[in-house]
Amino acid sequence: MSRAGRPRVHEHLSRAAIAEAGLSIIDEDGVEALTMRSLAGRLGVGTMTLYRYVPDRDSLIKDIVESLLTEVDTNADSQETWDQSLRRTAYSLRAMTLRHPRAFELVAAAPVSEPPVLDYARRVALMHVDQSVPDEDFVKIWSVADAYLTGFMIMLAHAVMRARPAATGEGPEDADDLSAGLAGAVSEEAFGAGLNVVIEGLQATVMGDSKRSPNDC
Amino acid sequence: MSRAGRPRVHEHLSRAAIAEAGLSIIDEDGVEALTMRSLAGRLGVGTMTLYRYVPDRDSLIKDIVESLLTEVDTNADSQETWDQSLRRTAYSLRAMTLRHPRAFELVAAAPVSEPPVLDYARRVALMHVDQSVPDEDFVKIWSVADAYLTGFMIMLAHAVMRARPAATGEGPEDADDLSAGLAGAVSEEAFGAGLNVVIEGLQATVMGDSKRSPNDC
DNA sequence: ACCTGAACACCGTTCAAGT
DNA sequence: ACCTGAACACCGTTCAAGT
Repeated sequence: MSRAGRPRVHEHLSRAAIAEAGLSIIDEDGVEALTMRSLAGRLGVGTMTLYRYVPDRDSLIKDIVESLLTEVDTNADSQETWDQSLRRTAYSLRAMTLRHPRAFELVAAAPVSEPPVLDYARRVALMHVDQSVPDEDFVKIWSVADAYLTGFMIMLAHAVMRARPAATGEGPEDADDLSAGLAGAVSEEAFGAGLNVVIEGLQATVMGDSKRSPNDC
Repeated sequence: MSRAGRPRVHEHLSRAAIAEAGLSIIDEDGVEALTMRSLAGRLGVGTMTLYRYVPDRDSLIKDIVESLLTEVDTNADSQETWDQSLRRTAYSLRAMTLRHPRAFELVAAAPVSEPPVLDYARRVALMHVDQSVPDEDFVKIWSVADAYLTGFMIMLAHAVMRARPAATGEGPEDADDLSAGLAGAVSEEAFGAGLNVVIEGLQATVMGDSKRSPNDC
């Protein structure tokens, strides 16, 4: 309204809007299809216009990873036990991966000790402050759980991409006993079972069986 | 000797030799430094000469992943219990990751149900045929263990690259309590502890405690 | 002042020209 | 026949020119 003349800024543009458009390109056609040119084309602006909002492609990727990780439920709930909170986050991470299978490789590749992923770890840590989990135990729990979850999501993402290829084809190739077995290894049941393995292992090894009632065993 | 004229073939060249040279470029300067041009330069041949041995860059990458996975000890030993064999493979995988931290991302990104990684899974499966592990239990064991190991190695690889940056700098940036804690989460002890968590969880959940002696508990 | 096209230094790969 | 340089269609990004 108040702004006069031709050089009107792109008011609909922002770092967040650019990251969102970038993510949708990845969701549709994969990470390799996200170029500064394709992104600018989708937003209807010149390529160089993007550089007024984002320093370079790497930091755009960082924005997208951050956006993906904020989709994961890490709300604290002191009513829950630590393993219940962990399960909730794990299932939410799985839902995010199912929503963005082609983008998950970016999350897996992001350095774990830098802002986007580190902030996520911090949020997870905050879930456990009111659950009588000592800080050093949390590190043990999370490092094992995070490793398992990251590895699982990589496999899940691949399986989903095989099942429903992108516009630009990536189709499946072979299938035998073991590969079929490993494909089933990313089902929801298998995920729940794997999560149980990790949590039971953590309870036995790290948490000293504090959850067991006296008459167990 | 017997070959006459100028157009002598590059007898030192082969798919394997090209993959080896490619891996050494990655080890030194990272995956992004491996280009068909840089690789040809290192081998002292024209760029296009590589295409007489390798169809394209993607299959070169596949060759490198295959080479990395054959470095991992998957020799069968029917004297061992299943968890001992699993530990041996796990530690060997860790050693490979320490040797090639900059290359591990390729292993993590390789599709689990296609030749290089699938063959590796097959070799691991063969380790357990004489260890009275039912086939369906093996799939449960390996899918959890593989997910954990892949996730752990990604973190380890990142930690090593932070500690000793490439020729082309990648240096560390910040460090506080949690990030320091997570850094310690990739130590050899932490790896052993994490592996114990997974194996104990598997014994309790999948293997039905068959390893426990009667007077336990 | 704000925006962006042309240009630069790279890629992987095709194809035709070298010997 | 065997090898490979020039060229093409892309990248991300710099910089100077548009309005």
